[in-house]
Amino acid sequence: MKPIKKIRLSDSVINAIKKKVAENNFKPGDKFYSENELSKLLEVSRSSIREAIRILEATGYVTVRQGKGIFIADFDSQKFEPFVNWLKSNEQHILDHFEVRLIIEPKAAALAAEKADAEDIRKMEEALAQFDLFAERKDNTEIIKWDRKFHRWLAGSTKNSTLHVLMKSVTTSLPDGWISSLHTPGRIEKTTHEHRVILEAIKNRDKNSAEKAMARHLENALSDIRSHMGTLS
Amino acid sequence: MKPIKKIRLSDSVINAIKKKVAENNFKPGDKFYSENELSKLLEVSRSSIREAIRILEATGYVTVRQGKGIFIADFDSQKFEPFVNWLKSNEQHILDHFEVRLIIEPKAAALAAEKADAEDIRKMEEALAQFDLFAERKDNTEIIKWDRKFHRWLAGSTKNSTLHVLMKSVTTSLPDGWISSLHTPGRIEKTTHEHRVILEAIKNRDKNSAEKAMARHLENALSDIRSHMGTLS
DNA sequence: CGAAAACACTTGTCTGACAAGTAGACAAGT
DNA sequence: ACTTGTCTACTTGTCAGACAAGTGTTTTCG
Repeated sequence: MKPIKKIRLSDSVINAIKKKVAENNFKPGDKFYSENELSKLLEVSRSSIREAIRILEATGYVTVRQGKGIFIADFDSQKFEPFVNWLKSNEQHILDHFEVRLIIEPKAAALAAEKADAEDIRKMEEALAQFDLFAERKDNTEIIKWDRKFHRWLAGSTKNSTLHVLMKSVTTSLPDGWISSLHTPGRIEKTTHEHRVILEAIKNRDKNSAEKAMARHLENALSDIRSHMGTLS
Repeated sequence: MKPIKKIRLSDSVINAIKKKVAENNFKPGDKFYSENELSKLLEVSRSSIREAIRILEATGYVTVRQGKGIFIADFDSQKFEPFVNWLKSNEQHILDHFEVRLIIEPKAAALAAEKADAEDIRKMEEALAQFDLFAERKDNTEIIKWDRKFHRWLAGSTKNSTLHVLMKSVTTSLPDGWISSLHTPGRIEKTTHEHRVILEAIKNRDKNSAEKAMARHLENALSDIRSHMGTLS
């Protein structure tokens, strides 16, 4: 009959804001226009702007902090911040950390086997090559760096951004126990081989093998860490 | 030491309004206080009242019609209008989110079955009871809150602090008021039952059943969301 | 009696003002 | 050189008051 419906100004403002975000290429985490700027830009009062912002905030589109401004919401990395802080200040819970990785990473490897593209595989190959290079030179700092990159790129190739951010969080803090485990005889060589097996399974799109290879890799690392910790206590 | 968080007045107003609704036994469809009445009752300016109302409207708690007033939402309108838009614009994030939870939570449930003590089980029982209570009252915000608590306490009862903190981050990674699954028709009733199955498995120390029950729970939620999304494309 | 006008009440929008939190510049003091 | 405090400018948070625009009831008048 009559498709006319009265539109509230704040609703129009919402659409205008989303349009601005798309046009000007605002990304998650970016600072957005201030309320006064928006008021001038869209030629509506600050009240209506604020009501629109409240709605966008309630639906998780933006976050607002007094004195600072309006920010495009960052779905993942912002929310995992407390988790990262906790990891850093609780490195003694290394066994707990590993238990969590044992839950997540094998499944991540399976997903990677499903979805990794040529570029992902190229990056993982590079990480492995660098790892081997510095393994020969016994440069532990670089070794750890490229080990981390391998695990992160694997997570990235799942094409699941939440999982990627999560894995980045888990791998940011590599406790002493992890580092010292590299000193156990043969661990580096074993890691080289285990990584290779994982990547080959991914390249073959073999989900099951990838999952199992990753599980084995972590279990082996864990048991080396355990025995290494045992020698200290 | 830490919980110094600045509370916005409109957020307090939201709680006050919900309290009034419960105390004075407002039912769906009822006309609520007018903005001016609320302003006098709660002793805050009309601006703050309006911002609170916008949020309650966006989360489907009330509907507002110019010239007539504010009405407690009836649940048909509560489910569809605002929610589907949000679903559409965040589809990928939601799918990613559930994929991650499907990796973590079944294993967490299995661990919980192994290690939960009497106190853990008491807490989870309480969460289920509160969930049911607010399910009857159709208070989505409270329902979501207790759903979250159930999942968190389950994670806590694994006695793995890393896993616990991780689950806290994951369950907050969706904005307040939008745990998507619960807005799909019939999901709340199904959730009540599925939670019960999970908890019973944990009480029986049945790892396998707990793991499978949790996986089923998440899969059902996800598939309800999927079919709900399908209805609008 | 019946229709139009007046009125009361609602939400919608605008304006201007001040409080409160934040960040950067800059100068004073050690 | 470095900390410390102040000042300033900009941000969001809150308030008060006004008028516009829908809606429903009551009154008035033809």
